[in-house]
Amino acid sequence: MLIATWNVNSVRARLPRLVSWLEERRPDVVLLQELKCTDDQFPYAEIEAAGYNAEVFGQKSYNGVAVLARHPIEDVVRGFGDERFDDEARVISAAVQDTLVVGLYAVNGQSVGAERYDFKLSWFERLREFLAAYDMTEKVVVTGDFNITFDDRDIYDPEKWRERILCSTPEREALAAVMDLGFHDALRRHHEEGDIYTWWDYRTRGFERGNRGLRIDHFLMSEPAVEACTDVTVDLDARRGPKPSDHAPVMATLG
DNA sequence: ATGGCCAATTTTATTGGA
Repeated sequence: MLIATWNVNSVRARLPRLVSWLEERRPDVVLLQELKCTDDQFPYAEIEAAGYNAEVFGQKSYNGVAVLARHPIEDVVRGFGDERFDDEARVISAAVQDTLVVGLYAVNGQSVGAERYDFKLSWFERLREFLAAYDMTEKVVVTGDFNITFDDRDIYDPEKWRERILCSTPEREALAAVMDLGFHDALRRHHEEGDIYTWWDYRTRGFERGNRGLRIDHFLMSEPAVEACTDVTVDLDARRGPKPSDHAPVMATLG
């Protein structure tokens, strides 16, 4: 089973690229983030024509997440089920065959110390509570845009980013608290080296100018899932060419 | 040194992204 995550930065702006990518890569399950559209604006017809079912948790202008799958998508849950957080469409969870998937678009946080930064840390605490209810003897795959680097290997210029947003110690501790539920960083099981990134700033032309990026899109897996996982790769081809998202897809193969 | 671009909406500016 091939599972992919992709922050598309507007599903409508990215639709031609998304459809051709689905037809080329043929992933079984895809978690999308930053749809930037409401449910009724979602391009269901084009996605279904490409061979995918779709479950959507949309929002006007901002955020928005979806699950696509070639197989039936069951037990869909939108959000945490919590009024404090669910007015922002950031989480969708479901079951596809024997795998439980959670797709998320974490709060960005703007800058260390900002009001949104504190909200980000609270959001991660709530995520931890939400994931604590999962049966970790199942194949559980939590993926999406976490907006946090695990460590300095995930940063092209660690000194420049030291204690800045996406890289600060409290953010990393919030992510570590989620990992403590028994999740593994699946990409690192297969690739220990640096220079593996999933986001590159449009403004600096960081992708084109020598792979100046961050790794902020992750695959967290329960023990049974990570044992079944044979590789995790970043699809750099999807970041090349005209009108790319600022994020590349990340793809995990489960045997 | 700074900032650059991109997308949506409030559209010929503003907001947010990371």
